[in-house]
Amino acid sequence: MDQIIVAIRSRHVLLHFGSEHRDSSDKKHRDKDKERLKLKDGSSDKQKDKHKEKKKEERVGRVLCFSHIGTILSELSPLADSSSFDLFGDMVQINNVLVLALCGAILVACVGMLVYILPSLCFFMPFRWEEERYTDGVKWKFLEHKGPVFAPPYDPLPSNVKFYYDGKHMKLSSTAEEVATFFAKMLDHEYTTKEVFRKNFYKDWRKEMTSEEKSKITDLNKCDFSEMSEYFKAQSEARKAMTKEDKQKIKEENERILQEYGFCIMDNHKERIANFRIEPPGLFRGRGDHPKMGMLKRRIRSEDIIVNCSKDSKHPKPPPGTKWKEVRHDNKVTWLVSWTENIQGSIKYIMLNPSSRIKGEKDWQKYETARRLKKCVERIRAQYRDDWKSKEMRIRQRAVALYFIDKLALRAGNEKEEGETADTVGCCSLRVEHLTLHQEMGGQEYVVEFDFLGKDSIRYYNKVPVEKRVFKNLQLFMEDKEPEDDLFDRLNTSILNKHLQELMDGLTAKVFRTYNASITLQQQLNEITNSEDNVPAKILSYNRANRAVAILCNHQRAPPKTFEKSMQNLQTKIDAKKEQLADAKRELKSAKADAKVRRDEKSKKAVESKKKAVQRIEEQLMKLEVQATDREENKQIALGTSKLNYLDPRISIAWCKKFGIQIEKIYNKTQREKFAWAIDMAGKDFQF
DNA sequence: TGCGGCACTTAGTACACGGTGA
DNA sequence: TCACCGTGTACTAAGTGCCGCA
Repeated sequence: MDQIIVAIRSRHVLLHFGSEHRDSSDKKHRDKDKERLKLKDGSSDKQKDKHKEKKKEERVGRVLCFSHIGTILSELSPLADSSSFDLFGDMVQINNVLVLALCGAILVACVGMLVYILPSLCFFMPFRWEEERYTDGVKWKFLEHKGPVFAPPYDPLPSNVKFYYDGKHMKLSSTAEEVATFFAKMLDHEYTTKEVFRKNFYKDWRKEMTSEEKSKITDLNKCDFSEMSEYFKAQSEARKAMTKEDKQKIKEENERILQEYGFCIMDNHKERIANFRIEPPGLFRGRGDHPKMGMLKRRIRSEDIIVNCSKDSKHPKPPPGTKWKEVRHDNKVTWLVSWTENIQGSIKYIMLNPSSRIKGEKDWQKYETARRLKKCVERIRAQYRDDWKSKEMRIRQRAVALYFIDKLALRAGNEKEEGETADTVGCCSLRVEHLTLHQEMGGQEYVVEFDFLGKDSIRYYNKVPVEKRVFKNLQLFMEDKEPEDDLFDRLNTSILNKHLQELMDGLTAKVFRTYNASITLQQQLNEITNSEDNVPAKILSYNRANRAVAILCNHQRAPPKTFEKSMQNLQTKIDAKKEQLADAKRELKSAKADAKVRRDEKSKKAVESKKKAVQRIEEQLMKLEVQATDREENKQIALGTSKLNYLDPRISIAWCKKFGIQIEKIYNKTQREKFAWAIDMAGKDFQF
């Protein structure tokens, strides 16, 4: 924890440094920017069109784009399974046109599809994220899917697994028993020791009891779920100990379900669905001090489900004897299935995978908006600095909040319903109690100390030196207020976003986070990558740049349970390697001495081979040490979130191309699928 | 302007799975 | 072959932001 606090504390240093560098980096790329700026503000579509044209030209020259054939094939054929995606994904890396064409042809024949149209499709069909977009909010013209997969029905406990109340065996009704098993499954978790969790669970459990059970069970503390808990643990062990064949059978069944329900057809493309399984019933696990933790998440039935598909598609069938709540044909939304959950009354959705056209396109758009912000961020900064002096309180508050959002990458901070969720805040919802002002601290003037719980109840702790005007404004905002009062009482996210919208089309508070994350990565990579380094050292640099962003965005994780042990293991390996190196060096020394005496070819060769051995061991040692540094620095920082949601993937891809690093070293298979649009698009010279 | 509903993105955690080394 | 461990994935909670209505 100390480490993360140090890291977070140092964040402002990083940011401050970042903003200085931002300016110099801008200079570096001014020529490129000038070119971009020639396009009038908000002209990203024109840019995209230009890019499209260029891409189309390239494509005709490229003869065939095999990744695309793979997609087309799998999409054209409902018989083609997901492995065909993999096959073609891998093929992209093999530059053997003939082999690929042959494979393509065989597959085409196998699936019995329209062979004669393929060549023209491959030559002229644009990539999926470059296809024409619909207007007026239309998201698709055709959508067909098989509906959701429901949670399996409750399987009652065997008669030898008993529940005890006040030390006596008690047979529960099936409904009450099911809810009891939810609690039993969580018995080892800290949740079940929490007062609120227990209270909510007990209250909801009673609703499921028969009147007889209700009259008997009056105290949760007298309930003994231990036999149930042991039973589930044993089941889990049994699953792990299953034979290979049994495991294989389960795998095959899961694969069959995936093939049947895991894909849909959207506008001639076969797309992977993200979460086609309905959430099973259980106990609600809110994060932080959630007032509703432990409440019963009820089982979702067909009658709760709204299905969305196109009129002219084959509609999904509900399980026999049941019916859907509604079948809708709304092509202005992207979801396939929705239902309302009973805890918060919010709507849950089944949507497409991040690799889908619809998600990829949105992702691309998000980064293009952030890049547009880059062009006008200095103007916006100048304006909010000016607004710190405004005569109007609401404008001053807006300007200070925007400064925090820009400088510290804080979230917007929508208002929340009190008592419905954990008490967490973002920028606009900060309260007086979340800030402490220090006129002077640690040799720095005007320091603001932030301490609050953000999204997911993750603590944000930071001490930031701010400009005098900001400091004075904060003093003014806090004057005559109670700790629990809003810091920005004349501001909310909708006011702020309305203002941002006036400054730049499509600008919201969220865009600043994307912009600052991506620009930080770009700057850090430019700065710390050494072209002379070997691959592991370059990857360490990349991870460090990624880490800088994760710290900026306050992406924390619980240290892995096995962290200390795994570090110890790694250290043991390092020690062993060091010993091995010392041995190898000794052997080299003696071989050299031997060669000096003998002066023959054989002993010279021996020296060479010992030299090589030393070199190899040194490299291995360096690799291990780099791994240890990386792991230690990553202990409480989650890199994944920023990588997936905030960093323009084109920056990373360009970096890989520029420094000869395989993209596989940076992005795993799923990430490469998600960022397929960027892999196609970014050349080695791309700059955010 | 405020509010609630809705759609969608962002987030951390648990656990299954598969690679690796003894 | 087996145990261990790290990585990838599934899951689902918790945010943001827009829209329509009063």
